[in-house]
Amino acid sequence: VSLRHALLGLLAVRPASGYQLTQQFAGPLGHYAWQAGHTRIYPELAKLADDGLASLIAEGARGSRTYDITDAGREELRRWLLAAPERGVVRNEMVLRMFLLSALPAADAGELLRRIAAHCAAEAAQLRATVRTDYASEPGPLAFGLLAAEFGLRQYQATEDWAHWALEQLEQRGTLVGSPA
Amino acid sequence: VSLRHALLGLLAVRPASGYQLTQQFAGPLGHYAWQAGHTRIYPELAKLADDGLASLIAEGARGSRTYDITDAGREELRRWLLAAPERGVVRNEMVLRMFLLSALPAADAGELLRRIAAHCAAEAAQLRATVRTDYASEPGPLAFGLLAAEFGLRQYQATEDWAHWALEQLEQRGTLVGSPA
DNA sequence: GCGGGCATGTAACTAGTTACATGATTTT
DNA sequence: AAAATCATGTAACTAGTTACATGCCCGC
Repeated sequence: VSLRHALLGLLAVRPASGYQLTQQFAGPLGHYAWQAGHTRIYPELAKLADDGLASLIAEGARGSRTYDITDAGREELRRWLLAAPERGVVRNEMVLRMFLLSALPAADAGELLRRIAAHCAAEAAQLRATVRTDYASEPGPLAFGLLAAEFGLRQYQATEDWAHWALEQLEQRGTLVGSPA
Repeated sequence: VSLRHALLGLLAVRPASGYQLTQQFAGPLGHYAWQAGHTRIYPELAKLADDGLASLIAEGARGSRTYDITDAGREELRRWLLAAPERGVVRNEMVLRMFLLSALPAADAGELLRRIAAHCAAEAAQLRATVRTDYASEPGPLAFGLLAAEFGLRQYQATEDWAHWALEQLEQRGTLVGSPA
């Protein structure tokens, strides 16, 4: 139940309403780590409050309901974060596409690899710009967004490098797939 | 509907039974790209056959049922793979943990980063060994597993580097999170 | 006063997990 | 003959998506 812990983590940084949390998932968090829409977030917040891990601390304009994490919630979050790093859920459509490359004829595979490389390069360039701007504007403690941006940057760079490597292999061998391992 | 396409991709490489496909998901495929258990795979195979994208080509010992991809299935797979690289589903529990680092006190965050770095280093080392062995034993066309292993290797390396970078930041600043972006 | 973004929700559906169930072959 | 592994499935549940629905507040 990862959404639960994602919400606890966000509330641990600062209290927020369901709407604000939904916006966070639209950023790098949902981009690299975990996606969620508001229709899951609202019921889960209610459940969190019900279980005593979060509590409703204010109701504001337009019916907004602001929640904060409780001590029990902080404990649960810490327990989850520091638990043994067993493999959790992994689901990534882009990566799946890469794995299925070998099912395509060589020409198509090459085309797809070139697109992947270009896409990653573009994303990395954008993140680099973001990092430069944010870093310059905030010389103090490292913001959540920077930690995430730096991670995304390195991830995209590695993927782009891999795509180029795979293209080289493809050119040298004329085919990508042999007998599976 | 990514599981559908994952199955089509695997069948495109070679015909297989539900059991064999399940085993593939237990390997690097399920590790980095997309997880699936047999209880989802069997019904999805039936649906694929129902929709004319795969077909039952043999029934063997112990009631095993071998499927192959059809021409319509190959077309659908190609269409999906070469479609615009919009952002698909992303869900990764390990990455989520990293993003929530900032919700922990500095000492705990450091501990977690050190664990992440160690974990990634160990995984990368194991993959390096696999790549060396497989590569040596198969000098011909590049196997599916090698493509995947190389990807995992680079991904782990990038994550380990990031964790070390984050640790440095933590040591220099004494805290990880400031005001979120 | 009205258009757009804020803010929360419900209902119906699809996807995925966990637990349970069963039987066939191969290995020891 | 027993144990391990092969091989497929069903049922009940949990998680997540899509479509729908509603009302409030702020700026123009």
